[in-house]
Amino acid sequence: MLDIQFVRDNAELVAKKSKQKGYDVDVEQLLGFDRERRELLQQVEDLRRQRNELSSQTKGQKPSDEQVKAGRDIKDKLAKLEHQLAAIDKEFVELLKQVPNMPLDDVPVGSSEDENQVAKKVGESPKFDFEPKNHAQIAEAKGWLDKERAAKVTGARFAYIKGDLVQLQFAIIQFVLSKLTDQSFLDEVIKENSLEISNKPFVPVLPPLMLRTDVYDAMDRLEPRDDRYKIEGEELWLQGSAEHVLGSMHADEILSESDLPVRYIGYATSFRREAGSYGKDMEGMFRMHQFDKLEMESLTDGDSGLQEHLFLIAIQEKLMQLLGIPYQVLHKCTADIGKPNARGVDIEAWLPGQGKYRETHTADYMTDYQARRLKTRVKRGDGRIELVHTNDATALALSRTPIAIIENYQTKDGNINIPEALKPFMATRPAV
RNA sequence: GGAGGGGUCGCAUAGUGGUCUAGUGCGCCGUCUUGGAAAGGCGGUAUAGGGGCAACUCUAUCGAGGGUUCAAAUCCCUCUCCCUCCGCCA
Repeated sequence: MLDIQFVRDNAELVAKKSKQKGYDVDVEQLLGFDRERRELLQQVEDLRRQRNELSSQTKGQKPSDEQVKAGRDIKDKLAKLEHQLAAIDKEFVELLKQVPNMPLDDVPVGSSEDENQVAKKVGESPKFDFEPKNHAQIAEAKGWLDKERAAKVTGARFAYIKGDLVQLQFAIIQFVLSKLTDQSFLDEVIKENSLEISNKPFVPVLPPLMLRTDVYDAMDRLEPRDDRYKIEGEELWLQGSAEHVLGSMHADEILSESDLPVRYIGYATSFRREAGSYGKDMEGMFRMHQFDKLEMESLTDGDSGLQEHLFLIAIQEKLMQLLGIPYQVLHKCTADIGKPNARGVDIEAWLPGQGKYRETHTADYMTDYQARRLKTRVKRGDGRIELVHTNDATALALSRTPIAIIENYQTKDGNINIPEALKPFMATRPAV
C-alpha cells in the first residue's frame, strides 16, 4: 500500500504511474474519501474527548441524571458518526489498496510483457552435432519423470520425479545453500559488481507452506486468487512462492537497525493452479502445479533497498554462470512488474530443446509498499521508526534449473553431463 | 478431536465497572552527586492516526473483532495464539 500522504502530495504522478502499470485508479475519488474521512475523524475524536471528560468528572461517584443524559446524548451522536466513518474508511482503504506501487524511473514503460527489455545476454549457447532433445524426451526416456502415473493420482501438471533427477535436485539445493551462506562468495559478488552493501550471509529457512488469508493479502500476493490453492474449511492457502511466507515472517515487528539486512534463503515447495494457462507448456515439467524453489528474501532499510535488489540479481547471475547455463536478463516493463513492485527483473535460461530463452528467475523490489501493510519496521540509530524495504528473488527454481541443465548438458547418446560446480554435491552421477 | 488455564508498556508483574491519564520492579536514555566510577536522587522512556508554522495537543490501542453501559484492561459473545493434561500421530 502507498503512503496516503504521498498520494496527497503527488496526485498527478500517482495517476500517471498507475496507468503505466495498467491500473486505472481514480485518484480524485480516493482523495475525496480521504478528505471526508478526516473531517469525520475530527468530529468523532471531538465527541470521544467529550465522553472522556464527562466520565472522568464522576470520580467514582454515581453520575447525576444530567450527566447520564449528556452521556447518552454523546453516545447517540457518536454511534451515528462512527458508523459513517467506518463506511467511508472502508471505501477509502479499499481504494488505496488498489493503487499499485510506483515504478522506479529506470523501469521501461510498456503495456504488456512484450515490451520487456533484454538488458544483456550471457554465455554461449552450446553447439550440438546432433538435434538436441527437449528435457521431457530425455527425462522420460531415462525414467526420471513419470507424468502418466501422476495423472492417475493427481491429474495433469503433476509428476513423479525419480532416480538421478532427484539426486540432481538435492545437489542444486546444497550448491545454493553452500554459496549463500559463504561470506567469501558474497564478497566476490559484491566486488565484481561494485556494490556498496553488507556481506551478511543468508540464513537458510524451511518455512511453513501455508499462510493465512489476511497475511497473504497484506503481502499483496494473494490476487488473483484463482491461481492459489485454498484449504477447504480453513482461512489458509498453499503458498505460491517462498517469498509469501518469508516476507511476512516479521509482520508487526519493529526490528533494530543492527538486525538489518535480514537475509533468508528459503527452500519450499510452491503451489500454483496455473489458471488461464490451459494447454500451455504441457510437455515435461516446465509448468507444474507443484515445484520446489530456493528463494532469497531480504529486509533492508530504505537507503540500501535498491542496492540489495541489484545484489540479489548479481547473485542470480553468478549462480547461473557457475552452472554454465546461458541466460538473458530482462528488465520488466511497467505492465509486467506486478502491483507491489517498484522494479522487477527476470532471468531467462537458454533451453536448446525449445530453441528459446525461458523464464527461470524473478527479482522483485517492493520499496516500502509491502512493509506498510505488513507493519514491518526498523528503528534507526537516531530513533526514527521507518518501514523496511522488501526484496525477493529466485535463487534457483527446481524443475526449471534441472530442465536447463538437462537440455544444455545433453550428449548425443541421451545422457547428460553434470556441471562442474555441482559435482561435489552429487551423491551419484547420471553420466559422464 | 476433548478438558482446563492464560495473553496487560522492551522484560517481569499489579490491576474484577468510574480514583487507569494503566501502578510497581528491572532494563534503557538523560541529569545531579564524584577526581572517576558504583550506589543513590531526579526526570524521561510505546505505536498509529488527526489538528497545529511550532511549542504542543487530541484520539485510538491492555491478543483481535463485536456487544452491554452515561462510563470497559475489568462484564458478555466470536475468533486467534500460547501453556497443561487426555486422545491421535511422524
